[in-house]
Amino acid sequence: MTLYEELKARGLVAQVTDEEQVKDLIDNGKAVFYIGFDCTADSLTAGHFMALTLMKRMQEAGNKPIALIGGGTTMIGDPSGRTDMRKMLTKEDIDHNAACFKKQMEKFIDFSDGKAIMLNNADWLMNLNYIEFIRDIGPHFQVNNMLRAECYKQRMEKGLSFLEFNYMLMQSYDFYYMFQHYGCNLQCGGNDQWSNMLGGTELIRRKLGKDSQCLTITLLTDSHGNKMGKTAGNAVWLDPNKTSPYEFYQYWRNIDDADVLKCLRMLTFLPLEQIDEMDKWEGSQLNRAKEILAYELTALVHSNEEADKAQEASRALFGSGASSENMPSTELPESELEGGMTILDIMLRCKLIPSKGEGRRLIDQGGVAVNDQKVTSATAVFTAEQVKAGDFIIKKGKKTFHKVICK
RNA sequence: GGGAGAAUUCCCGAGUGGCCAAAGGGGGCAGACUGUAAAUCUGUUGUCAGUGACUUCGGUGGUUCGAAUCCACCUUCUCCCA
Repeated sequence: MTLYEELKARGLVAQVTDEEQVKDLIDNGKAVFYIGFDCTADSLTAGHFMALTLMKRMQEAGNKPIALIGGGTTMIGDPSGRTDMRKMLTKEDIDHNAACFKKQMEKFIDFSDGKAIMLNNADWLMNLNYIEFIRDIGPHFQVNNMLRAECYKQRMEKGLSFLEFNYMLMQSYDFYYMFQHYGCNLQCGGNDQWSNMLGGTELIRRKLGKDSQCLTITLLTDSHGNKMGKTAGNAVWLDPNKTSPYEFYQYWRNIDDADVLKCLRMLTFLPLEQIDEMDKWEGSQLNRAKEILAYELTALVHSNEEADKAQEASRALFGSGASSENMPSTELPESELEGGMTILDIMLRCKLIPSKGEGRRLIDQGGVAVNDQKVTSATAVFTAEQVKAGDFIIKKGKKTFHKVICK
């Protein structure tokens, strides 16, 4: 099976410019491809994960990845998929974020011996001269065509600033620049980037009379059509300090039945035959598939050890015997616990609840248990001795476990 | 540049002087049911304390016994005309 066939079979390919040429490039290791990353936060998210795996797959087949950090484009902000304008970031923020990205990417992609390179478009965008740029690049873009592009259409209702409108030109210029200076012949990205990406190939054709290709990957959405990789509006981060390996594991472990197979195909490196085998599983058997998915992804993003730990913790908590070794925990100094502390205060300290009111509600509704004993009163007090006597595990709802340690 | 209108709790959106911590929906959380799934049903959803107090309806002042509601100014946004 060739790489392109595999990508197709995994459902990763959404659109390509010229299928034959893209196939030829990537199957024969001739592609020098780039994926751009807007550095709006200080960590990559589960949403970027698919792009990272794509880079890895391509690199393993002998192609050369360019990870492009959008130091310059982030100064503008991509309006695609947005209904409002992005917050402007300062240059310092952007530099910091870019550095964080790089660290995380190195886990997936081999940057040694020039097998992959990382660039920052701030290097060429920041010094552009406005008049020169507009004269040089501007004539090749038709405003009426741009307005027809899906990503701008949505914004026509809410209003689109000229700043954001420029985004397509910047991104196109990136491709054009890297095509000339780094031999970059293929641009990859999420399907929402399609029109921006086409802008690049168009520019290269018009300016240089040469062909270049684009390949977009299917956006990972759940069965309701929502973007995946978010919980209650919060991103699932790849940085273990922002989303712990255990939480990361749980995110995938709790995925909808309908999405498991799709995720296995698109995100893991398991052989397709093995995944097809799982496709036959039904009902509660799918839980096994979810475990595999969660394990594989945690191992990829963090490490096998972390994945083992997360799996153990998860099994222990939801299974029978409770090993509390790897669950999230909070240490409370003995001095605080000395005279006894109410369950509300303890939970507050563990950040299990944002306010006491919410804690009361939770307890009223029977959503809190300590060592499997339901807490019935919000005024229940626990002492240092109780906390010290063996494990002290608070269970909030059905899925959140937290250990309190007295030191 | 001229004119019209809007800003409400996490989001959308009612509310035009006291009965408003503010309808309804969405989302969230919890409970039941289950398979750590989905769907469904129930409860809940400002803070602190529990017969109550406090903060909240873009901002600042004002009118009033009393304001999310009325007035003035400011800020931001949208729409129409150029």
